[in-house]
Amino acid sequence: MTNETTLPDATLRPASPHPLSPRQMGMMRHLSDQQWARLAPAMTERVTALPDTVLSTRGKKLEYSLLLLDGLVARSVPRADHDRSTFVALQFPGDFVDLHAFPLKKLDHDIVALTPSELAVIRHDKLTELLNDDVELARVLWSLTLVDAAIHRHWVMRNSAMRAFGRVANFLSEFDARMTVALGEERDRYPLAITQADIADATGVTKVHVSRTLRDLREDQCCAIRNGTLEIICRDRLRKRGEFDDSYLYFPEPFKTV
Amino acid sequence: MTNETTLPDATLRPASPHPLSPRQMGMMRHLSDQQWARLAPAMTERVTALPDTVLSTRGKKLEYSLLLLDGLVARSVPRADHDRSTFVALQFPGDFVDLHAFPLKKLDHDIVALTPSELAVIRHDKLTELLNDDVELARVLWSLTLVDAAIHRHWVMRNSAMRAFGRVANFLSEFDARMTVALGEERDRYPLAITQADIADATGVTKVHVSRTLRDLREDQCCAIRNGTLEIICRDRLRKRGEFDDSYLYFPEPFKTV
DNA sequence: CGTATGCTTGAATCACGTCAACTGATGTGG
DNA sequence: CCACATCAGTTGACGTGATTCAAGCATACG
Repeated sequence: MTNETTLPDATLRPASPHPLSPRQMGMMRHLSDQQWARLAPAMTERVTALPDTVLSTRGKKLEYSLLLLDGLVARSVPRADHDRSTFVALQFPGDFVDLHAFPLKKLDHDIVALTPSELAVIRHDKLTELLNDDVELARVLWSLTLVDAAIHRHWVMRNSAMRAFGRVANFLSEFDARMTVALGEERDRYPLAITQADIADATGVTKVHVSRTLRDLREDQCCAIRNGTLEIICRDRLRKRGEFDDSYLYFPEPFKTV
Repeated sequence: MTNETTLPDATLRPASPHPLSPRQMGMMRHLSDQQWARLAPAMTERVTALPDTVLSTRGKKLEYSLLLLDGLVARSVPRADHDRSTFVALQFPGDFVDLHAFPLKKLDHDIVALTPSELAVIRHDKLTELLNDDVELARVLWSLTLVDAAIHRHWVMRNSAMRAFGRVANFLSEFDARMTVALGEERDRYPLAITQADIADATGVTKVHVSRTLRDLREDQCCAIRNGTLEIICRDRLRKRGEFDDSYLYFPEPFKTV
């Protein structure tokens, strides 16, 4: 199911020839220009991952964290005696994927690339230096991990209290909203490189039923997934069906709703 | 359902005559003695709450955070057009209940006391002072919020991927484990002041089905809830049924397993 | 080519929700 | 003190949403 290739040091490569520039990316907009100017130069390495690559493994000590530049990445909990693992979070471009490992040292889940992905590396010792000198930056990074926590809470609510149809509608609404922030603009069509099995792992619905639910959403003129493209047919209807309210995402300007 | 009484300032009372002493409480054991010595004196006020009291409300700006000293408190997401709200987290004595509100300013959920509870108040301006002077303490508090996040992820897994029987078994295993840390010792009987409806809200199973599931657990010699007491009949069996592994709780010494 | 993967669909089954009736404990007011 | 209401929990009967099993189809790939 996964490539079983836990990120060897060899896959970390220098960032040249393309340095980090576009801070106008997704949740990084929570940082001020100055803060970004301090953080970006510290990320001098890159990682490229193919689908199903395990970027970090549950329980293993981590000495760096990763900022997702491009692609989609899941936090995945493998379950004994079950063929599929459960996704407990999804990360979009502009998200720190395992910043949680900075204070905690170890993570309780795997990090897996779902699509071809590009990430920037920041070493924890470097980060310690930076944050010791800059209380404000530390506060912002803390906030970013707490937004993750807020999203976790939303997933708990969604996957415990809603039924399949609303769950998938809500999930796709979140996908739409977070992609909007990641791309910097609202679109009606997104390349959706994840499979129905991925949606199943994220929503706790079997993949067979995900297929049926997507058909229902299509017939209901909410959205349609065709040839690897998610088309938002009627955003309002989709959000209503999924009882979706984006305030838990704590969007940065100019997407702010809270 | 709830008292609808959002904590008025009037309910904050001075901590006298009993100052905070027992740092040997639950997750506060993550702090060093010195760190506790710095933090404790800053909490000069107390709150007492009856069951169903709303301690803080979703979306409202918060100027203080609360440390739970005694009782049980839930993070609750109200749902439009539904009679019950969903619990996305539970807090035990020794937990900071809304430390998330310190960096985020607003929360995305309500905080509700489930049992008669006692809490210590820490003002955010005071906390800012403290943390600006003490990078290490800031790091520890950050960690504590990330343990919350890890628990959220576990709840996502549990409530999306497990069925009613395992879900409730897992929930009660977590209850047992966290109570052990909160009390400082392992017990086979706990006063369980929460109702089956609360368990239902936390696990996403209807309360009728919770009742049946608890009967099954009793007949299976795992645990029994009688007259407000949770009796652990066979901890191993209970944990096995719930596929429970406590590593996600990041227990402090001397309970550490990670 | 053959094989693997993603998706779709149908039919059978089952876990769980819903509705409803009943119990026992607790509390309140006349 | 009794009548009555309320709330937590239990149990049975029934309905249904979702899983499971299975077959089939399209596309991609070595």
